[in-house]
Amino acid sequence: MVVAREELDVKKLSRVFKALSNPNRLQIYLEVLSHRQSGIAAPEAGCGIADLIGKLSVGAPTISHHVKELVDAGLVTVEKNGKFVTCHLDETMQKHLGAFFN
Amino acid sequence: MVVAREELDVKKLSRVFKALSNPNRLQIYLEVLSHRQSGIAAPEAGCGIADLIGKLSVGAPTISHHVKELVDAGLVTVEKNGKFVTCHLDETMQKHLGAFFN
DNA sequence: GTGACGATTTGATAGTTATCGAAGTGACTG
DNA sequence: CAGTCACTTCGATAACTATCAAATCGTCAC
Repeated sequence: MVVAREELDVKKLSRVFKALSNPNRLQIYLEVLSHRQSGIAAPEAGCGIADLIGKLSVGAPTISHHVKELVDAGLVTVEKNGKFVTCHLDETMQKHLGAFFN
Repeated sequence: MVVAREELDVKKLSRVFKALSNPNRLQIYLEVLSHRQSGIAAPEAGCGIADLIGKLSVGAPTISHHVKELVDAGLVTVEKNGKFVTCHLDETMQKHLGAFFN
């Protein structure tokens, strides 16, 4: 019925793709994605900012900025725990995107 | 086996998403996509440039530029017929992207 | 050939983005 | 409370993008 294709309008959808259009941001998303893959409600589900800084040869301010953009686009969510921040996959968006290309 | 996720490297994939990150370009892709939906090997499969110019309130040079970017990203292909150009969906890429979000 | 037409290339410009260093915020630790 | 640690915000800058108008290129019809 091609329903998912209509669920996000062009404007929102292009914002999602823009969020994934930067290699560093895409890699953050991939990281979050892979952490999510390791089982439902795994003890170490989610991806810490520090992990990202280690992997993405850019500075902390840039990481922070990129994570914010992914959050604004609706691709990931963040959870604050004291000093630390953990990124989680937004599975609803993932499903919508999966449906979009099918 | 998470195979499709590895099939495109981060750099290529980010270029694909960059191509879809502009609302006008995304709409072109949607147009090509919808023309493809109307049956396998339909008589009027593919999407003419003139159609796009009619729908996307931007000038012809801009359309031309956007189509080129979609082609470079591997999302669509173009077929020239005399004066006219027709856009077709690259289904392999579509499948890869569908798998990526699943 | 000449003209008209569809599409592309070129050149320019306004607007956006990625990144950085420095400064700021908030939370835990002694 | 003073320091440190994790992260964010601010301000600046270089690079990139979207778009347009003008010029160009191919192709078709006469």
